[in-house]
Amino acid sequence: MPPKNAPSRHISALKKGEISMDRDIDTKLKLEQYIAMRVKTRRTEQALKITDVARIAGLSQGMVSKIENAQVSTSLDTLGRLCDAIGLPISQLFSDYDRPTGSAQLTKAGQGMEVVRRGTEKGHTYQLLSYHRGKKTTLEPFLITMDDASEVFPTFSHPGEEFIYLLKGRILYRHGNHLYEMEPGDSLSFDAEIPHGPEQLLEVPIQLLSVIHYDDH
Amino acid sequence: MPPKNAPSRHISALKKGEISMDRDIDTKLKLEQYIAMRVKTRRTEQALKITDVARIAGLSQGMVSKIENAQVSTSLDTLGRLCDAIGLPISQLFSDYDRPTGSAQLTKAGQGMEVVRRGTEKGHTYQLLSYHRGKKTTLEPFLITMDDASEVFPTFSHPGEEFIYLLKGRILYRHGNHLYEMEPGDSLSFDAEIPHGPEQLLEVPIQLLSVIHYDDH
DNA sequence: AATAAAGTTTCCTTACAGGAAACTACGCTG
DNA sequence: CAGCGTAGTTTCCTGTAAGGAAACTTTATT
Repeated sequence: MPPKNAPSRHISALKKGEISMDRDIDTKLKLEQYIAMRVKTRRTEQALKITDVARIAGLSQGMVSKIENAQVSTSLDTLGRLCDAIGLPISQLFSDYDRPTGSAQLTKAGQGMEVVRRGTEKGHTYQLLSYHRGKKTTLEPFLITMDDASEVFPTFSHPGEEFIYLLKGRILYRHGNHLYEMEPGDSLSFDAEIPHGPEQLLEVPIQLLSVIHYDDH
Repeated sequence: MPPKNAPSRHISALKKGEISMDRDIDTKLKLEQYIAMRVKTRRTEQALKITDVARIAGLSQGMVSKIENAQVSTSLDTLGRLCDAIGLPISQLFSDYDRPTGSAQLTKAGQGMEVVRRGTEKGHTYQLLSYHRGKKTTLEPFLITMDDASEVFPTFSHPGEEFIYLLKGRILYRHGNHLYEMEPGDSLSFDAEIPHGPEQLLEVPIQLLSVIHYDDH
């Protein structure tokens, strides 16, 4: 915590754009520095002035300024009010504080993991486009390729929701007692518990993108 | 905040098991009550005594006790040290604080509902590919079209997971402090709370499919 | 240039976080 | 049962820093 009357080193660096958002996230900051950054960003995103926030939160504008510039540490009560005023849930405020960063998974074209989907035969390819090791995920994307127009499919049913997008070919897709004819660029969203699946391959080769969210509660 | 010398009402209720963990999370507690609960749970899970934690955190055992019993509100510095001592990351501590608890639809190519995404400008099109009337859904797919290579995007952050699939063009996509270069057929899956978004449009026109699962618990 | 708006800093007060130590409750042993 | 040790709670106290009011500085507008 710098001497009270001195401008914060951090602040002058921010003003000069020397420390980027990215680097701040990399390095574990003191809490008040982290809060300062997040609050200021959020406020400006919301096009709110310090005076607006101060009024809504029942704080002085001086205090809001000092918090945003990491000149003081705030009490929990004040922090709660401030976050309410700028529409930043506390859970979201701290969500990046001590998180490992940047762990997205990139899957290059054609390099998804080939999987076998139960109840299906040859004549198509199922590629899983995202498979996390460790962290539990409920979102599962597939790239499905189908070449054999004579192939017959069972219907599937599982908890959750599904979104499919047709990339290539033409297909007749079943959901419950409805049949949807799909062409490239068409998409379909549905409750995955109702029996669904390819009914007829109208024009091969077919490429279908399927994103399943398994309902885990 | 109860009178300092009175036992906290909340605490006596907890001792009698009248208020369950689940219900406490449902109702938005005051921050120090929420912290008390989480810290105490974590400490006992770790089979640590108050005296151990106090020593490790450099606090008095009285202070640890008072925090755990919501008799005081703690400063951010003290909170950080306490959490380090019990191995509870701040991001995890607050992750559940204020979280809200939520027919096939065919969309033909080019006929998704055009939406405006806040913080973004002209030069691109956002088409929502699924919009249920009535039943609440947590899976939200978009088809995003971007034509203006000079366009600049903010980063987005929201609870949940996201899957994106590049259909056309080339793009540099940011997730946290990582940048991913994507070409047609490439896909990316990630925790949507970490700031993310298009960093640079490398080759337009770009068509990007984005499926967001909003985390509703 | 003058004025208003927006944000920062200084000076000051006082509330309460945090510590030390007394107290209470519980478990174990002889 | 008494004594002792352990674990946690509460009381009493003090110093510091959060938070406010207002002066000051910076920025934007006319």
